[in-house]
Amino acid sequence: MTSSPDTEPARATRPAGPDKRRLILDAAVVAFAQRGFHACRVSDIADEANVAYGLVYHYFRSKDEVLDTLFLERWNVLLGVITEIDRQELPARDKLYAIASFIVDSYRHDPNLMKVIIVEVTRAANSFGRTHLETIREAYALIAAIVEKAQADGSFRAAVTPGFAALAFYGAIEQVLTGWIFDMLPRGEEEFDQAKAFIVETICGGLDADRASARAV
Amino acid sequence: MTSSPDTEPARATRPAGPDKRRLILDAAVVAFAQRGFHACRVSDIADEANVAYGLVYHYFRSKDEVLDTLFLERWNVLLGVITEIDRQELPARDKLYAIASFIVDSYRHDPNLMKVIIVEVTRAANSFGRTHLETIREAYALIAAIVEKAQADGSFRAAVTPGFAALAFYGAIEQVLTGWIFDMLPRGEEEFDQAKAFIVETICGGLDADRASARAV
DNA sequence: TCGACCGTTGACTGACCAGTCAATCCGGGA
DNA sequence: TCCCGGATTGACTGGTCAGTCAACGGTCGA
Repeated sequence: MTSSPDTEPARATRPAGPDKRRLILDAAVVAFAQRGFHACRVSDIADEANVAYGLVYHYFRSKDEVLDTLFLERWNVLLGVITEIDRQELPARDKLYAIASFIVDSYRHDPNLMKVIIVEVTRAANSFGRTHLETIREAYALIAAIVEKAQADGSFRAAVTPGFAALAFYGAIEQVLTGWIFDMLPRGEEEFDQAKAFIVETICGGLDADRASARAV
Repeated sequence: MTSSPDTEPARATRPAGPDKRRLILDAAVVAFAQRGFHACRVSDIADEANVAYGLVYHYFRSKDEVLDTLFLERWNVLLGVITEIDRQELPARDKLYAIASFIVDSYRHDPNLMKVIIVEVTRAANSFGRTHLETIREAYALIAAIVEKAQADGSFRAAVTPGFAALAFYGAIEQVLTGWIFDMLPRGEEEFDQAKAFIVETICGGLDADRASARAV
């Protein structure tokens, strides 16, 4: 299905090991997104990757480890990006916009991967996300820190706890992605950009100390 | 566990059929909340209810139907409540507060049930919620209608689509409940009431046309 | 008192699937 | 050219459970 051609014409030196691993991970994204983690059999992943069943177990200890890998790979990128954004000298509102932007663009770039991460990990803290709760929480903490600093310097008002604001902000983003994932919301370039603005506008409209700026969108 | 007394002392005529059904449903809430729907075996439900395995299948066609029943029972109450709230003559902000209040109080009253509904249905649109997508969507639509009317009469500004606002509002509530469910947020009477206020404050602060009122909390 | 009916029981079965493993393949070094 | 080791294969196994079903029992009407 992932009709990406086996891009290995000039790669004769290395035994293509890492490529196969990647191939399996990418196939897993498709398979998990299509049928859901639980309903997806390991053989579905192997089939999708055009690879023998057993090879999945050559590269991963278990089906769980495949999902773990996918999640951690991407979530660590997210944590890095948020940290990087926070390091810059920007109004808090712009920082939040940058974060929303990154997440929305992640979905734009690879909807299947984001679907898997949100549906199977982030929103499944019961079964699977439990293992990753602390990692997920880190993202909230980083966002909360941004809000806290903004409250300290007066650019955000203090009506709401930073932790709570972070939750609401991230929650809004995730809810919108969920809307796209399950076709409850129209998708498209325009909608993606609009969503970024709406998310920040909704949340910061309630957070900004300078209420006038909230109107300026 | 759900120590609700079997409130049927004078019911000698009927062979106590409905009671067993209820008993099983209540036990399922506990079992699903404890182990998650997938990991929970039908025998866990039966054990929790102190009832034979087969009896579950006397009252329900399948394990799925048990979850279906739990979800629909509760969600229909929610839809009724929202409709009722909307019928009243109230500022939109108060309507939203009433909705947030009802949902938070639902969690306060029966955390396990809300955990199951959110974790296993609402946020699991992939596996299970798919069947109920339309039902879930109805709630968003009702909320969106409230926002739309408020925008029309000028009490909410029109910077954000009603559908989007509904999504953000509901998303914020769910994220907070999720925080409680997975011990990422402190729980308690005080926190529950604070959360209601914070949710409405965060969202309406960004929606209210009258910005001054947003400060008055 | 008797029998019919329905609620109740729990052992059993059939299907499914994650994970194992012995066999095969293949590239590169000697 | 031959051999070694890691990559690759896919048939097989063991365990798990959802759902079935034949039997049991207690209540009520006749």
